[in-house]
Amino acid sequence: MAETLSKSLPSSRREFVETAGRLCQRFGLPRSTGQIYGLLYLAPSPLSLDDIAELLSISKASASTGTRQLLSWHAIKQIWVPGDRRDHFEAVGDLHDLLRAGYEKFFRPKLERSVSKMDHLLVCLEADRKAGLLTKEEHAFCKERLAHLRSLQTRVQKLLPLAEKFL
Amino acid sequence: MAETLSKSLPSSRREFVETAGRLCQRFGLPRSTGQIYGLLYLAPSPLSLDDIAELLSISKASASTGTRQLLSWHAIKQIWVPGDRRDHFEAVGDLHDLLRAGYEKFFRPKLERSVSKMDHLLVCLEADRKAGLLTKEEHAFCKERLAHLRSLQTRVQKLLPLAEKFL
DNA sequence: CAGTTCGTTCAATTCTGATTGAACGAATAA
DNA sequence: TTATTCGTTCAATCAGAATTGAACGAACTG
Repeated sequence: MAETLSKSLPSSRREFVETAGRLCQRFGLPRSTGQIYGLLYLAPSPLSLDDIAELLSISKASASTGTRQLLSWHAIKQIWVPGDRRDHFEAVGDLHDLLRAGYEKFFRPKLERSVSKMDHLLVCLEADRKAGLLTKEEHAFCKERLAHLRSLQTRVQKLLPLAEKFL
Repeated sequence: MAETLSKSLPSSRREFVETAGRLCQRFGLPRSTGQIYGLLYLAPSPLSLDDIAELLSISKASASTGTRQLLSWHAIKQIWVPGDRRDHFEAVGDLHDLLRAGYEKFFRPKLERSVSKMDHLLVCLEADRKAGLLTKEEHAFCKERLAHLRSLQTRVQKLLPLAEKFL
């Protein structure tokens, strides 16, 4: 017994979906993923995969990969709807949590890796120097610039937890 | 009288170029642009377009568009080298300035536009409501979520100038 | 003046990564 | 059991953006 509802969005929600999609796209994430989150963020009740695919006019395959992506970020969660075999999804509304988690999972590891990369580069620089591949000035110049960068990194590392508290 | 120098980089600088390229790429900017900045950031003396193209093994066309991009962001500047007709480029070392400028030029306008977008959406929501396109609950739910988002936006707007000062 | 050199532009190509349709396995229903 | 529904996976396609080669105009050179 399939419900054959209107399956279209009011303009407010439609525009919101579009905005969310573009935002994601700008950050290098798949547009459809952002659209899905946008759709769910303003959905008063959980939606099934088919709902999502139909409302966004995307394939069920896209909807599936998108939702799994969002689940892995804990940006949405699965909801069991009694009497319906299908999975339903709803957005996690607390964006603050979401940001914190995103920082922990994405930025922090990346920052840390970039710090060790810098350390490696400094070692590398000394090796090049010993191998006679750099002039005295070149060595001094690079060392100074790398140090500058390094100090910026540590400042950022200190800033982000503070920022998180502030928000 | 063309100088036929070795035209290759020590491993420290080569790795730095690679890292800078990947960083840019991650933020949706052309990789080559990041590579150019990385190359110049560790260059003790200004480089010509041809130097850049050769050292990075990219076409002169790419080097040209990349440098113009970076110039527009004030991330590099043109240097006049006496006795050489060609343009030479050097990186602006002060990343702090660069970040501030990037915020002013990129993030701030985008944030502001997103704020007015939200206001528009709230208007839109009321219109949908009056047109009878939304149930009472749907309207209330959306309004609450949009308000939540809106408040997050203003908090971010307040945070960023502070963060800038902190760095 | 003709002949180079330099930097930019633009159409064509290439790459990367998002999206899809089709096929599949698991779970449910009949 | 067989048939159907649901969600995932995967190879193929598609779109958009980066990159290039070629052509051009402007500035220099001799």
